[in-house]
Amino acid sequence: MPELPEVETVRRGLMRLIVGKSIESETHDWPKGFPNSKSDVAQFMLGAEVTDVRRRAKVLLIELSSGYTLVTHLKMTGQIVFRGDAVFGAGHPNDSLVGELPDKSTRVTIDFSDGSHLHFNDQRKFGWMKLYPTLEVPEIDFMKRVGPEPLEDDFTAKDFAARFARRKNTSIKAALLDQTVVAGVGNIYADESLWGAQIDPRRKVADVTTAEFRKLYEELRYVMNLAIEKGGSTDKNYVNADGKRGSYMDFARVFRREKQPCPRCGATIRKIKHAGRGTHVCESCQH
DNA sequence: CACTTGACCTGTCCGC
DNA sequence: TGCGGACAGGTCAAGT
Repeated sequence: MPELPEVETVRRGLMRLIVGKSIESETHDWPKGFPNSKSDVAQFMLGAEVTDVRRRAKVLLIELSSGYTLVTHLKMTGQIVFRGDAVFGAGHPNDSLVGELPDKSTRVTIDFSDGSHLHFNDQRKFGWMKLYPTLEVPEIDFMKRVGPEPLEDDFTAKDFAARFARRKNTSIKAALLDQTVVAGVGNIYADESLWGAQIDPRRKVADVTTAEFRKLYEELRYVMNLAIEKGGSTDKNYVNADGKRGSYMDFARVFRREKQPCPRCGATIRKIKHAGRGTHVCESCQH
């Protein structure tokens, strides 16, 4: 589910909702997804305040005053939802995809001293949370291997193209999805940006021209910035920290639009299987 | 090292 | 309505 724009949307919500709150208790029964012991929780979480919420690639970093960080990955179906006094929090119930919490998908619940709660729901249990000393977060294998943030101001089209040098013999879509090439791209924004750049997802990286890399760079930044503005994409599960859906899917040009006309040329959009993923393409105007 | 495929889980949808 | 199979937004560990 959540790619860079969705995780960024959750991060912004949590900045508003939980920074400064003090953790009173925590419950989970999910050794695989949250491996820390009760004593770790007691030492490093309880009584600590949330000081900051950061993001790197698709990883959410909830920083605590104890010097520890709750490192979180939502994977495919993870949701982090804040609940204050009212059942539906700050949002309108109709915008919400989730009802009363905790429910059967709730894996972790954090209770704050003011009576509010943070729930980590994850239907498929691919996601995880783990406490790390904040200073050791950069030493996590994934953090050392992950590529640059594509939306940073100083990340140029030239930097972008250079990142693909290692992956000349794979397809442009497989390379885009590789987190060590560029951070945060997933299946939705890979398909959307390739459509924007009019590049067929199956093209070999070695055959992509400099001009096409520049276009792809611009399109990737465009779709991700637009998605952040729209609060992310809700396909099935994704919700923001208020439990509300994002609206980028209303603006998608190819993703989940198979059998519909291409907004650029009118040909029928096809859905194929490529790089192990469902892939949406207009074969008439993507080459 | 680069590349591909299967595994991890639960739920839903589609065809028979 | 029941059942089997395919599929779902991500990453790893294995295999070649």
